[in-house]
Amino acid sequence: MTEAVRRPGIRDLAAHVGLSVSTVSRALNGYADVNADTRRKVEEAAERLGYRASFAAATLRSAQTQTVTFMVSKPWTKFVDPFYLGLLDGVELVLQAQGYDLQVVMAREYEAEIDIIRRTVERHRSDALLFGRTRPEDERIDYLQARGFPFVTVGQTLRNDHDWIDRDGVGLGRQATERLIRFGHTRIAYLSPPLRYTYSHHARQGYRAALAAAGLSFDPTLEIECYLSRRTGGEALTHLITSGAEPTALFCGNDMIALSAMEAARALGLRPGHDISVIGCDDMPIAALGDPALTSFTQDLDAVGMRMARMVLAKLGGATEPLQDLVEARLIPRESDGPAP
Amino acid sequence: MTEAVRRPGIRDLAAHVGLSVSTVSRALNGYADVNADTRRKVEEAAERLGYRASFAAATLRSAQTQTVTFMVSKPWTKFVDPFYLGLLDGVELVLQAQGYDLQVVMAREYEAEIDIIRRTVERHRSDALLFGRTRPEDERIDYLQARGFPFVTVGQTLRNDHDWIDRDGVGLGRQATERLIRFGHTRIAYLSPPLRYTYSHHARQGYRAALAAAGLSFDPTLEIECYLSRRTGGEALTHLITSGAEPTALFCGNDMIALSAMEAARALGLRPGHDISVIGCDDMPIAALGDPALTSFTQDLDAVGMRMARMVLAKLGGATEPLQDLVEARLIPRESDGPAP
DNA sequence: GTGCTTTCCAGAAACGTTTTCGGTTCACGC
DNA sequence: GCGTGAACCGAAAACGTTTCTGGAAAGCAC
Repeated sequence: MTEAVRRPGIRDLAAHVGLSVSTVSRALNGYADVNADTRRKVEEAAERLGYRASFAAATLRSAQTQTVTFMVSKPWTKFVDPFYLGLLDGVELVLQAQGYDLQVVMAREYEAEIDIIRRTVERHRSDALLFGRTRPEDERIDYLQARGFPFVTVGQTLRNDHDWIDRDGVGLGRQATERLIRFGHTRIAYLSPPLRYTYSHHARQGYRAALAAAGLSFDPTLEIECYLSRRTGGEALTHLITSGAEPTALFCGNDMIALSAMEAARALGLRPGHDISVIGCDDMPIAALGDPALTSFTQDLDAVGMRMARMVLAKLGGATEPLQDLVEARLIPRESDGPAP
Repeated sequence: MTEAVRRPGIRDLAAHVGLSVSTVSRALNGYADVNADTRRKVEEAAERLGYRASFAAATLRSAQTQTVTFMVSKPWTKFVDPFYLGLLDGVELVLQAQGYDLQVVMAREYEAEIDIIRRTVERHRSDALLFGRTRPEDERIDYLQARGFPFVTVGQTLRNDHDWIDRDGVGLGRQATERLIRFGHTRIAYLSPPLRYTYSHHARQGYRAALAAAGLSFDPTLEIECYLSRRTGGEALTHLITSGAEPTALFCGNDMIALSAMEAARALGLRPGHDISVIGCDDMPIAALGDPALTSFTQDLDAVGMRMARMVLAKLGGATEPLQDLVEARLIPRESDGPAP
């Protein structure tokens, strides 16, 4: 471990090329009023000396961090769904192309999230914020709006007067339910993710709409809210069966619930895809591996991430109109659903 | 979207409590030479006004970011192993307890990693760096050592003259191989992760040592290096079978390889656990779910993360001796291995 | 030669903290 | 009353950039 090396400052660089500090700064930051030759000379010298502007000094003066923060929520279970990972990939790709850095912070729980947001905003550690897991009424969003701090969410809220990108949850719920109805199912259950999240409302809305459109009566005992554990879908299914609700098909608000339900079904002697149909939602990679493979919906996370990044850049570029983007989801038929018994 | 709010500065706060700026700063930063009452008054006022020191200004002056960066490598496949996630959890827990922030950056590939490192240390965006996927000769480490920048790795190198934490890969390889030998296997293959990573060398070393200790001849055709894809272990097994190497047991350098090999085995008409024994390495959650469940090794990521964080804090606190920590791994017997046919 | 742009660059003032250095006050012992 | 030391606090100098303002030089038309 050698001694720490003193990093060259902009003054060293200026002295080295025989120009003033201000000219060097303007050359490096792409200002127009600097001769092309001069700029080249400065850039070469910077490269040679290994000069890089101090982050702290630059942001202190310019009030810009050139950094966007993505706050990821901790996944429900150890069976990590790569949701955020895919997203981050897309986000990073377009941000870095525009010279922005992506920073990720992890939040252990919801209270931590609001804290993290306060910290980043109030200490001005980045120029904009990205996050998901939106709720119908979301204090994170209230706070950010009150401060006028730029952000984009994956997912909507009730007010929806901010920038977001989201899948068409209603359409998705409708498609899934319609498919099950076409298969001849009449007792279709909706295993809902926690209702504190907006997306579970949307899926439910689509589910109910499809039932109504088909003239099927709505049975509230067939709707169950599942919580955050690996067994959650299985518990819900067990409850449905033992309480005599007799579902023949399950539309699950996410794949974790669906996988867990299939596991429980097998334990109860029901063969998923034959005795009971199951449809998932977000195409987790292990969903395709299951036995039977889970019918679910496409999710092009990379693309969503890229669009998200473009939205936030537009916002940072001064766009004022609300940016909102609803992305389509296509069903992927696999073997976990089929004709009613 | 309302107008951006002007954040109160330390001057506002000082004026508000009728003290000088310097006293306020010292009160907030826990210096000793400030009256307890004064400190309390300042802290209350800060709370009331919502004052938070500007990150840029503070780090510019103090040359300390109070931030540690964890650089995560992108996982091999979409079948995300929660390796980094578990780690991060532990790291964050102890860092925040000491008032440090954890920042995460993702690297798409190895070249990006060295770039990221350069950027963070040259722009001084954080006080220390954490990362994994070490190689026997690792230029990231060379660079950091040359700059005298604090860092801790998960995994070792050939020189090993830096701070690291790692599992006992040699012991792990030996245990796995010994177990297979006890089961009566004599043709035991080692499906190795890419040899550019140090840990695959260690596992191999343990594997070879166990063979030698048992007096089994070493057959180089039974060692295969696998690359980064989901099918990799399967391809290796297929190659072994078709080339007539006739292994009856596989020790796999990581679980992804093991799972893939089991999949391929089934496709070849071999029942894992009966016709062929398979042992994995890092206990990915889906390993326990497979059919049969994979025999693997424990991995207490939380604990490792916490220890890692403590190491880096010690380093930032001025520790000079090299900190190195080898953690034991315990075998978890499941159904994917058994007596030789 | 004069006036007027345009092009390029330099000087100096920020940015909001932390930290150094020194000064004031007070208590206390003599 | 005076010196001494401890306990607090204030003034001002950093920290390394960016950006504002202005000014010299060059080019051009008259």
